[in-house]
Amino acid sequence: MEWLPYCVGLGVDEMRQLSEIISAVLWDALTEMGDENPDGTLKNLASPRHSHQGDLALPCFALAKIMGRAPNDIAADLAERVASQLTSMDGCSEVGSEGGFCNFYVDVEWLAEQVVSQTIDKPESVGHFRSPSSLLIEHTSANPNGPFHVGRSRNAILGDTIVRMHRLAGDNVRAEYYVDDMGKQVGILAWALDNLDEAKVSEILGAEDMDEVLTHPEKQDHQRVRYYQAANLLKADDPAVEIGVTKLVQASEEADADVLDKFEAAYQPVLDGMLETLDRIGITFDSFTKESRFIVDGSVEVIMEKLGASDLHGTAENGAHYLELESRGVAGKSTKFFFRRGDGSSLYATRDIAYHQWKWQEAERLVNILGEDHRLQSKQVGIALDELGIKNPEVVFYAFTKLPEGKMSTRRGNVVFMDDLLDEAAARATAIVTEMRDDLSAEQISEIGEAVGVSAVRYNIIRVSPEKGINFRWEEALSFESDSAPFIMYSHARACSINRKLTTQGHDVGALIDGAQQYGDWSNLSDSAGELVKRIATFGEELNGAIDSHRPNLLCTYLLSLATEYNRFYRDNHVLVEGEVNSRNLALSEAARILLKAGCESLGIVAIEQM
RNA sequence: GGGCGCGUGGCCCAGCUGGAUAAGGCGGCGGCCUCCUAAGCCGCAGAUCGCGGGUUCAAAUCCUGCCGCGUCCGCCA
Repeated sequence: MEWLPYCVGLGVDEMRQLSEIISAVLWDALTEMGDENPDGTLKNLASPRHSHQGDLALPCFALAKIMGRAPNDIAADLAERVASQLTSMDGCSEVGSEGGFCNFYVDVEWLAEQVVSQTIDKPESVGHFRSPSSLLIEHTSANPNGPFHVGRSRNAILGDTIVRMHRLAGDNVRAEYYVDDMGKQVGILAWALDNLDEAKVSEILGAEDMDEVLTHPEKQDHQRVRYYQAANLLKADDPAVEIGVTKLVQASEEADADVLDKFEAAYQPVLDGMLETLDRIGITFDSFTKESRFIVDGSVEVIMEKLGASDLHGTAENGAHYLELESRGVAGKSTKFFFRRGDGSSLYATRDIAYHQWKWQEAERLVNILGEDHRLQSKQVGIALDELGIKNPEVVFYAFTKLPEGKMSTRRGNVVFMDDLLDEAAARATAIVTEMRDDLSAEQISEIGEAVGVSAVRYNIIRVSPEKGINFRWEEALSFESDSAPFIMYSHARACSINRKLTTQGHDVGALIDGAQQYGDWSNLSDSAGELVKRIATFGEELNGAIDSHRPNLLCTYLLSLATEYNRFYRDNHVLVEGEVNSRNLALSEAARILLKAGCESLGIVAIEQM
């Protein structure tokens, strides 16, 4: 059997390859049997739920009406027609039929050989299952007005994981942070730093029982958020605050250089503190783009003029401009999308349009990570982009993380700061390692504790699908048990431990695996070894699915199952038996190790070598 | 009031481009360390897939009505 063209040089997804082989043979048989749309039928070729039903199965029910025969009959006939051809080729060991399905069983020996050679000989191409493209993924982009809290972190962790998954697939990705450097939030912060002092801040916060002891007094984001909170409280009673802030914000919207500088001086230390937190969980950015840029370069003004020529354009009594979106499927109290105020200035969303126009010069694909509160806004911007003949970005929405007391809010102080969560996670993990490993130095233990804590926090946020809300509970956020990052890390560490042990004993792991491959006997694999091989073989398919649907939680589920299969394999397939090396088991262990590591890295889990 | 999203065992959650007996985890009960890390492995109990209609050979999955939760409906960001 020849390799299919898409495999060449791109790394292989073994199960998908097998599926294509089987499809090709089935196509001919189905046509012979009178199926006029074999492609449609073959779309339903999929892996069954239970292993005794084979590794791939084709439902034949839809054919019953066309052929005037019972599904069972058709499945049996089809199986008979393709059995000898398929089983004489590589990949398929058995064909059967049951209950209206045609079932195909993978040749595990063949698959084991494929999996080992593809993974171990070309580890650099793991995950590279298609030709790469360039993407600009914008995520986080939080207002720099205070420390990162757990609610905001979902955006960052989702976005960064999507970035990482694309990188594993070989894409050229740029992670971008859009800095809101001219809005009301930053305006309030700047005003507060100018007009309040420590004593006043303490007084205001104290009156509302919000004057808490700082958990991270050394960080500017933790220090300055108090000024932000105090100014927000003061604003309710003292109109001077609103007036002062509005004056600043208006100046910033006119690109007043002094005010923009003042704003930057106010938020940059806060942003630095936030980035320090993100860096701790492995999140970094390739570029930062400031919102004010699009005012300064005049592109917002041009956009507003162009939108004025749209069929949807309208003008309010005071001269404000909008697009009427009712005809474009927008419903609600107001279907108007305002893009220019009565005083001629732009709005946040208008600048966002200019930002998108600019982003399209930077990459072939754009992905935005947005909270579900931005759904309407995003739709409005999308329609405006349509009007301007600019492509829409791909958008990933996520639901909020709530505390038992309700929605998180920096302004109201109802938050769990990421810094505190990470400290607690690392402390708990360190305590566990200390108890279990008396052979490690304090430094090693704290490194492991940090890796475990940080990974667990990331995983517990990424494991649930983006559109579902999360109710934050400390015990769940800090879970280290089965459905968790440490579980996966532990499997990886076990594989590393085997490799390390052999190397320490003077074995040449690479040579041993070469030997196993040359010998090429993969017969009589144990059940658990066979299951591990099958799981490994779907890595590419699973990664692909997670990327295409923008759902990192799918990769979590897969990686968890890979770790589970590895643990079962580990249980009854030893590499070292009484001083002798079983090089076949070693090869499988190494293949799993490589994929566990790649998978961990693409989820932002730190793949440590021992724990 | 309207738009959008979500609703799966006591708890968390996967599956939702329709396919065979709804996958895991926590908690509960019972087993497994003379053997490469027990953060592991094995077994048992536990589910009217929010409720009612509809489409289909086939519905957790698609359509529709209702209920509950979230979110938005600013010339804010």
